[in-house]
Amino acid sequence: MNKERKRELEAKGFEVTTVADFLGLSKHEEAIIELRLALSQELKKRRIGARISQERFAKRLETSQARVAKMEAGDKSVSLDLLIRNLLKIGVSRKELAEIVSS
Amino acid sequence: MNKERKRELEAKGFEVTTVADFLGLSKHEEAIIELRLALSQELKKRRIGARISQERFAKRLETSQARVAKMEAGDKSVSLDLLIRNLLKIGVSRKELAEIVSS
DNA sequence: TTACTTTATGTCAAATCTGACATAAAGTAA
DNA sequence: TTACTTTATGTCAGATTTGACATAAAGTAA
Repeated sequence: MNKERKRELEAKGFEVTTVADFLGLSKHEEAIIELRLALSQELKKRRIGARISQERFAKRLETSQARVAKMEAGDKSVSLDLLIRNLLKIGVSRKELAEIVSS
Repeated sequence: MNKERKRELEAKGFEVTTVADFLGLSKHEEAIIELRLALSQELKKRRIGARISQERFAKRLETSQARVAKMEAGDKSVSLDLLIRNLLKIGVSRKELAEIVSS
């Protein structure tokens, strides 16, 4: 959001803030959430790239369709661990993983 | 180990293999272990660099000295999550984190 | 519309993780 | 040696994560 728009909204009585600020997240908590998002999006990107359903992807990862959906959604019940493990499982290299992490 | 040494040992009846092979780890399981090791070593490096004890470091990370010791040792009870969260907590950037991941 | 496929969401038991504690082990200095 | 500091290890209760299931919701094609 640009500064002008921010001024406009504030003039109308809206308090303009970031999601992180709104939720009262610290910088590093924010970084974790962003990281999880980046990883989950990559996982989805890879599945879509392979043109397979969550069901088939789940088989490949030895888990359930529901869990795949949650991973791709960056659900709270999904750890960085799970995302990283599964990315490595489908053949993402550490170098590629690093790319995602720094994204 | 060089090929000559490997031949020597095999000639003596030793089966030469890697730790990962010995334990029957798949490539991606191996990658996870290496990744955990890289992250834990970085955490230790940072603490040592700051010249503080595990006790003080634990305070900073809001955990116990025992947990710090386990993190630095890459103990099985420590997840990638915990390592990553704590690295971010002490101020490691995503870019720096990526460096560690690709190491 | 129906029938079918795919994806999302809620729940839960079992597995895993984590902080905390005790205590052992190792290191340091006198 | 003793006294002290630091680090390592074992245990465990409480918290979190995960695979699995059911089912809802959304998308697709006829």
